[in-house]
Amino acid sequence: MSMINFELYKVFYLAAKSGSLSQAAKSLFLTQPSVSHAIKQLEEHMGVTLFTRNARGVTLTQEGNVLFSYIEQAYNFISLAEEKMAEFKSMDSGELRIGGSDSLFKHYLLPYLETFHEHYPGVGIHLTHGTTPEIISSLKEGSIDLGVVRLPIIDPQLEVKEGIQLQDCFVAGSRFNELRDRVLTMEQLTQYPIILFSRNSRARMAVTELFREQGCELKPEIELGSVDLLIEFARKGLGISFVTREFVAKELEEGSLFEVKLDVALPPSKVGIMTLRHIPLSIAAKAFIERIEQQDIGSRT
Amino acid sequence: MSMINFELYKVFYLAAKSGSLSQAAKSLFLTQPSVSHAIKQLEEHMGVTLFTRNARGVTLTQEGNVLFSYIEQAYNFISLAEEKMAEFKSMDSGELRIGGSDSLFKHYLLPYLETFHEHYPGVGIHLTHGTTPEIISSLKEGSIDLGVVRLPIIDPQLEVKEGIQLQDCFVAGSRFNELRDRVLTMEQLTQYPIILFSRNSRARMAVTELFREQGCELKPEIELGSVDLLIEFARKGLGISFVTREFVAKELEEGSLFEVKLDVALPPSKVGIMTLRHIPLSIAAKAFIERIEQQDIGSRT
DNA sequence: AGGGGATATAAACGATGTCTATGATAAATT
DNA sequence: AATTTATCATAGACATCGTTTATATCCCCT
Repeated sequence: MSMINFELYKVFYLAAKSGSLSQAAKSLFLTQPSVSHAIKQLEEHMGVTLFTRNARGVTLTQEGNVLFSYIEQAYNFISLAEEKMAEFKSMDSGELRIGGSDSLFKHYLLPYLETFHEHYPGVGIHLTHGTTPEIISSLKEGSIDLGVVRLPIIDPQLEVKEGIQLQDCFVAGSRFNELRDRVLTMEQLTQYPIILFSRNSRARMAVTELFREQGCELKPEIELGSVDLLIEFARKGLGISFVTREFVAKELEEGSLFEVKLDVALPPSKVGIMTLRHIPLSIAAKAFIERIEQQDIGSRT
Repeated sequence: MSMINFELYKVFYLAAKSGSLSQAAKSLFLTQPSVSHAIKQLEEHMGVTLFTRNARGVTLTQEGNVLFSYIEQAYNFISLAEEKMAEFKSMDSGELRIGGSDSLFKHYLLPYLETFHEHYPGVGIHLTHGTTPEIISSLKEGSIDLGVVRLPIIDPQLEVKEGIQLQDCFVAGSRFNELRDRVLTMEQLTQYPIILFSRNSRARMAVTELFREQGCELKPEIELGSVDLLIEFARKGLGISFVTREFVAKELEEGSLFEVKLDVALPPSKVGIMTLRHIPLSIAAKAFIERIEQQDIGSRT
């Protein structure tokens, strides 16, 4: 009933392949009697003579030949499997599936992805963009390995690692130059045309809530679906955009945008890398997260 | 360098298939810790986590899934191999390849072949006819499992089992009724038209030699290539045929042929079943020979 | 004939895999 | 929320099974 010890097939395969029990023994780092014994076990279990023994080695019998034709296939698959696994281990192969927002991909993850891909060109990178809840469900159903979102996240099933800290702020272009050196109250800010990210963004919800706590209503004149557009519209003078300061570092430096300061500090938020708690990560995902952590720690000093 | 113990793949396959280490343990007649340990070995050897462990069993990881896709194939081939071998053992499958002369096939082997085929319809029967030397080389090159010929055979590489004894004789039809109750000398016989089997037949060579020893030349008027024709020609009165008595038993009994008696006894000869010495027989061949031996022993009393 | 190379056999040994017992954790049940 | 009942993990003792060493046997080749 129970199947034969698979290990015997390995011995059989090598013996048949080399036509010699002694030879097979060498390949297997065993002694010849051990191989002889293994073959005998196979033969006894099957009730079939597999080899013709003669003075210069062994030859497959009719039945042995048939067995070999099957075992050869099996052996090849196992060899392939082991190669593939070795590839995974050395990351010459594999997949890295990340969920996040487009802006985080572009402004936060991109450099990591570039160097990762450079080091491990064999690993395929799959990016899925979506809202935080969408990303969380992707994680839970196993279609992505990790999610990159803005904190805080409170979900007991998730393991969250903190990344760099980001600071949101309001920015404007030259049309609002009058505001360059002023410090506004919330109340005053709401007098200006505001450009916000689309309604379901967490950052937007947070800032709206913050204003409401102070009795202000932050009502956008324009709603956009991409951070790039928020920047572009602000530069063109269409309003004051609410963006992440780190994502507009270039524009702030070159002066095409300036920060509209408020008399209250907007709370900073951190980037979080989410994975499923107690679910092992793929080799590639593990390596990727490690790289991010080391970099971020370095940049945090 | 060295490959992983194949046995671990069996454990892995069943664990993945059932999604439970405990379940796999039951299938393998092992305990759960044993399976747990086996999987751990695989994982450590490969440097890859294969399963996600949770409270209701195990699930394959990304990498585990890839491994499984290979191992599944291998497992299936091994299963097929074991089935096939079981078929060989039970002779639901296999081949029986016999070399011999057409006359022995028809008059000697046919009943055995019939009952064998009846018992083991799954075993394919291949008959190859040829001269004794041809059959011997077929045997030595492995294209047949056994040869059925007239003895004696002297070849140290061959294992020869004796079958039933056959007696050659001269037979004639009604046209030679004058000879029915006479006993001829060799000299006298040669006065009649003789019909012999073709030149390269061993039986013919033997009888020609026998006559020559007595100073007679046995010169055929007709040469034929088939025993059936020898019988037919004799019945039609075209001459006196040299045939095996057992092969014309029916004709002798019904009187359409009668034996032409000589004053010297023609030496009997035995049927021999040849196999290669020290070369294992296929299951089917072994079984077939056994059947013949038992039958022949019975009929020898 | 005899040497060399192959496999077979036997018995002692030892590594490896297996088991028992126990612990930890999470889901299902109450 | 507490309890029960699955699951898998771990540790250490044990025993099996495979391995080795030593020797025999056989066949081929010179």
